[in-house]
Amino acid sequence: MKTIKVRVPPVPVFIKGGKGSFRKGRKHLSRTFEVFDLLVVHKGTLYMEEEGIRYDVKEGEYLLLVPGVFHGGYRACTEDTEMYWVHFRLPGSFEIVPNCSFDWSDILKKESTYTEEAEFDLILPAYGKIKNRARLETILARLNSLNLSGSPADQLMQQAVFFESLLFLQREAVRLPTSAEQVANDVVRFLHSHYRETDLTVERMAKVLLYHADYLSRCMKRTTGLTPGQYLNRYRIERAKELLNTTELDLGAVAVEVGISDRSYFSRLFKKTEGVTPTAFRSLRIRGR
DNA sequence: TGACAATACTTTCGTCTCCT
DNA sequence: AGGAGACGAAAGTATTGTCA
Repeated sequence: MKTIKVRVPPVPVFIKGGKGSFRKGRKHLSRTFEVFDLLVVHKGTLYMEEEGIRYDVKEGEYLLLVPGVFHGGYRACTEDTEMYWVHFRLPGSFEIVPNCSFDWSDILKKESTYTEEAEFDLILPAYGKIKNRARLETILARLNSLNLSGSPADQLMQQAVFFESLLFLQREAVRLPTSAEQVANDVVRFLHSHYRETDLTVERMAKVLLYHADYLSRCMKRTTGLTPGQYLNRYRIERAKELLNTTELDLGAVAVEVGISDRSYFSRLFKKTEGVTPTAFRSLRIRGR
């Protein structure tokens, strides 16, 4: 199963949508579309095929068809079938990735500044069962009802309602992190951007993140299995390995570069983590060339 | 989510040995 | 000789367990 991943903004653009039906014995036409086609089955089953993969899209399920790929019904409906359909396009490029577990820390790609917008990944599994079906159908019914109005304001509103439907699908697909996971994500982000600082302490991190230091450690341990200190050490050693591999910096400089001021301690920590000393690690690289 | 005490772990420092 | 690593002791800091 695949997932469509697209960087936003710019946001996807609604083209046309509505509610359609196939009588028993009819099937979806076969074609190659140049836009995305979202099908949400309200009643019955749609027997669809895309790139040789068959999907029996049942009541309360959806299928997202990708542009440039041949799709169509592989079999006639066995009962009267109703569905919502939405055609849209993406202003930028998109990626197709295998289905795996995403959480909200995967979504935010760049924090906003005072002059630049934040960037996000919109993650949409191509096929799935809708958990809160009533909510999605309410959104799609509204999208459909706006077709009846000819006013430009309502047509513009359709863009917002359409985007809400995509966000809904994303929200269903992406697991909500527990509060501990959210805190642990903050800690990881903080450690990644401050690991070079030799005076980095959990206390200082706690002051910045506005949580009690005990709580930060607990959340990290529960989520990653490592305390902030253990995580930091592993991250520092990983960065040190990169430096040993790609630069000619002496060990003291590498240690300082990853936030460890004591060369001796750095060597011991490296040996403990990697099983070899930094010098041996570097010589392995040289011999490997 | 915070506070606290006990415990565990990390870091620093000084010194020594080994290797090139 | 100088760089790199090992080791022990002490100090500092983080974690854990428990309670609220």
